[in-house]
Amino acid sequence: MTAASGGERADARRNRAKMLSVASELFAEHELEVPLGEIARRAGVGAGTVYRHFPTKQALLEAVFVQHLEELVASGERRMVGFAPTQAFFGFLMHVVEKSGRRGHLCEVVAADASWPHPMLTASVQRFRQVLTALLQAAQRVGGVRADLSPDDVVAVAVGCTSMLTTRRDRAAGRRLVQLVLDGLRPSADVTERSVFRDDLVSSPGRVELCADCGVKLPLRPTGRPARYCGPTCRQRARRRRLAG
Amino acid sequence: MTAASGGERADARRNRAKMLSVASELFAEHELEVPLGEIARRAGVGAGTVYRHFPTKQALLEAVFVQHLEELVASGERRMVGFAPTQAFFGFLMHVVEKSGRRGHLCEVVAADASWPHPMLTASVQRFRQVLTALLQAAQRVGGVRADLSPDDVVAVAVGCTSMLTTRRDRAAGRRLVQLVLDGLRPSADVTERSVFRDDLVSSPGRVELCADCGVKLPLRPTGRPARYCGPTCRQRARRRRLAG
Amino acid sequence: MTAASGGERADARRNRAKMLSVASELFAEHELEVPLGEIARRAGVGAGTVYRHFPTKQALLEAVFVQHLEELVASGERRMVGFAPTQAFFGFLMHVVEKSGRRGHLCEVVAADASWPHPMLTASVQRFRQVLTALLQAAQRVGGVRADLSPDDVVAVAVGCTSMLTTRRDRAAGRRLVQLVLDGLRPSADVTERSVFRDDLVSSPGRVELCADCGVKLPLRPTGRPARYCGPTCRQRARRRRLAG
Amino acid sequence: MTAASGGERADARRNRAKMLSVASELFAEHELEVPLGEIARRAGVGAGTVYRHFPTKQALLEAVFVQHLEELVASGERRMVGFAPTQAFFGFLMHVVEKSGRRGHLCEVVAADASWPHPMLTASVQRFRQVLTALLQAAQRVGGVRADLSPDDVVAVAVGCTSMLTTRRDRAAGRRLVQLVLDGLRPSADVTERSVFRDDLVSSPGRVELCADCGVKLPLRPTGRPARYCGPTCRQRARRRRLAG
DNA sequence: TATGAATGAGTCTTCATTCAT
DNA sequence: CATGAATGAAGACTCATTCAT
Repeated sequence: MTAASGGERADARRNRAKMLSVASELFAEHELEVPLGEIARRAGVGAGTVYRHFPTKQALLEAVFVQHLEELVASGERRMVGFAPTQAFFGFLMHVVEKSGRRGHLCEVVAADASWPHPMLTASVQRFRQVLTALLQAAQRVGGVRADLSPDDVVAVAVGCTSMLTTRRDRAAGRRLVQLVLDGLRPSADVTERSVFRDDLVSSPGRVELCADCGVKLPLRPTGRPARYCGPTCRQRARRRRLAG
Repeated sequence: MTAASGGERADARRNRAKMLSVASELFAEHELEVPLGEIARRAGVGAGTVYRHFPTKQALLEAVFVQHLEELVASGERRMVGFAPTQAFFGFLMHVVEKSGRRGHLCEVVAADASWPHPMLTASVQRFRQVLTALLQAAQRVGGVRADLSPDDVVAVAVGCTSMLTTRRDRAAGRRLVQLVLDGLRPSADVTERSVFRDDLVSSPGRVELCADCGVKLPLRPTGRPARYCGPTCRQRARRRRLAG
Repeated sequence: MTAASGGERADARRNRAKMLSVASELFAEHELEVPLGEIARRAGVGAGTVYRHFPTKQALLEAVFVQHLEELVASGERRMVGFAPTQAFFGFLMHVVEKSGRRGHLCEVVAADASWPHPMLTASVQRFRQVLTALLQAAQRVGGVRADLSPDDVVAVAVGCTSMLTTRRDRAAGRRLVQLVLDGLRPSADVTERSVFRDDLVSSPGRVELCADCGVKLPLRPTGRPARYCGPTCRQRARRRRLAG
Repeated sequence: MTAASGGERADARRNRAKMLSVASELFAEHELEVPLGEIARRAGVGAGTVYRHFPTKQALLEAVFVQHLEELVASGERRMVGFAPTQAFFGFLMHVVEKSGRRGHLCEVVAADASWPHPMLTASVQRFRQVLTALLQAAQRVGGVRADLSPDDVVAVAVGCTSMLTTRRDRAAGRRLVQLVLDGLRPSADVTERSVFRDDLVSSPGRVELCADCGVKLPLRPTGRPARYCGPTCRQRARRRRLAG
């Protein structure tokens, strides 16, 4: 229909994208129990076309997973520069959990030191782990996350939260639960105060009663201007980062 | 229902138990992706025998699930009398998580208001929920668990922890994580510590045939039409040759 | 329970009879598509018991068929002595059709000169054919049935009528049809008069407008005592038979 | 519905036609007792191909039946214009009987008021009934067929004649019988003549194993648990020996 | 290159038949 | 001798994958 500029190439790319997104959705809902024919049908292409792009169902799965990881990596990298470490870490985690649907199970491969055949997958997994590790360590350095957590721990927690979210029928209630669990990753000193649910941490990260840098809980004073940081150290650190860009 | 008379019953009972335990293990590992023939083989019986006892794969699944729930219910009831409320609740939860393996996903039905066809399954689910609710409320009454948690919340957390546990390869580390998460359900927490890693993932090469055009080796796949060419190029070349002469 | 007179023998006989009757009914309805287990269950015995009495499903089938044939043979023999030839023949045929249900198909074996493995079956089939042939020839001798019909023809007609009867949902209508078809076996000279349906030939063989001996149609005179025979010959023949017993 | 575009369609159409004709023949001979694999094999295609064209065995059956009905309808319509009413009716009926083989039994659905799920089937059945009814009424109007016959009667007669024809081994004799029966539908009849016989029935012996106790030969049955003993006596003897030592 | 038809191994399920008790 | 559990071949059906067009 469209007068071709680069020839069929554009169509092929569009097809590939369509297949990926369709497969992504279906895998997220039905977790592998999806016939390839169904994917082809919904993508509006023939079965052969799927196989021209992805030589195996496994390959398609991997492509979906790689794409998913890349999106998460991008989101993580954005957070690394734009947010305070602790906020970045928790925001990232919540994002991962919310975006993964039932694909969370595939994430199990991420938990491995990962010698996986497919090179691209390995690369994506590694990049994901790097981002995750960086965010984790940064948050740990500023004391916003328990020091005894490894990246593998965090991955496992994320996968678990994913399935919590799909289990709890009430989506809002599910998010509250995830929030609660993620709060459990904060240093135990502040555990006493975690008792208020917050639904808005992700959507509007500015309005919180936690330290904007390290995420530690801030005492609520009835009077005066509400505190943004837990102390001078965090305030100074945040300022330096602001100035750096 | 209750088997009380003599005769060959003993054998049948033993068989049934064997099948159930085999199925339980396999479902716990592979989550429904288990051929019934495999279960039969491992239980040392014929396929027909499985069907004599469980008229459907679904029926077997339900039986496994019911048995699992009954065990959990029994454990929960024991805890109700022998332990302090908070300890009973957390002990029960940890027990549930540790025993459920990948069956945790089946537990999703538990999270529902649960109008399930099979009467026995429904009954078991209800009893499970009753026990869970009782333990939860008792613990909440003595202030050992956050007051804003519903039974559905707890079920979701349990399911999530189940998948955390199977994700984290290091069992000890997994348990520590679960502990951490469960502690998040307390109004104020006390936590334990530890950490390690592990991993494995394999890929199998397989015997090969040769491309009918270029002679390159072809992978033998267990399903689908056996390949004759190594790809479209060779196929096309062969076709041209066919058409030419 | 019962104090044994002849020991278990009585029970066994009763069981065998029960099985036969159950099997007979089920075969008549579902034409072979009956699991042996179902027969066992309905007869109130174990599967093994069926096999003790009938070493094969085929054997059971044969037994059922033999019993059915024996009943038909007995009925046929009764008719040979108690009725005029033509009446005997048509009455027998109608009886066969009505009693056979879907077992009619099994009757196909009867159409064969029948070198069948099972000796008892062969014997029964032969006896059945003998009775049928005798009735047919007697009726033909008195001119009540077309002379160009062979026993095989008659068997085929009977089988066909059987399936006519099961096809026509309305049982009465079905019987009328069968009657019509059977009337087609009478000498063609009288065809003109076959246009009235009679539902009562079988149940009350006395009230017919046909000759009570040879079955030829009788002219209906508006006055006088209704005729019973088509002429003196038949009347005399009938009388001799009455006197003979 | 109508295939008009080019491409591989031709092959597919050929395959579909082949399957239909193979299935039609086999159903006509064995009446549903045909494994789909057998149909596939004879049509020279894989099992999956059959399922691509007919999602269910039932669907295949219906397709066969629909095709059969359509052919009959076409034949009926041709007769409506080219023949005198009575001749058209009887010619059609004879045609139906001769073409239907054992499929006649499927025709039972035609006898029903016919609320059948499959729309196409229903449509075909209705068209068939319409043609049949039209032919019947036309013939009745000119006095060529008894006035007291309903379309349902005629269908039942046709089905019955079908099974007459398959029962009578001698095809010519069978046709003569059918002729005779159909003539019975006329107010007054004219008949044809003829007669012959034929037959065959086989039983297969099979390879044999030996009784584990007395060494007598055992018949090898294709299904069921393979026998180890020649009967209960030997089994019991063997058992006593086992228990003794 | 895209299409969708063909392939066939593998799954669930049934049922005739034998065996242990 | 009766019972019902066990057996396993065979049938319906699915779906990953390749091939002809």
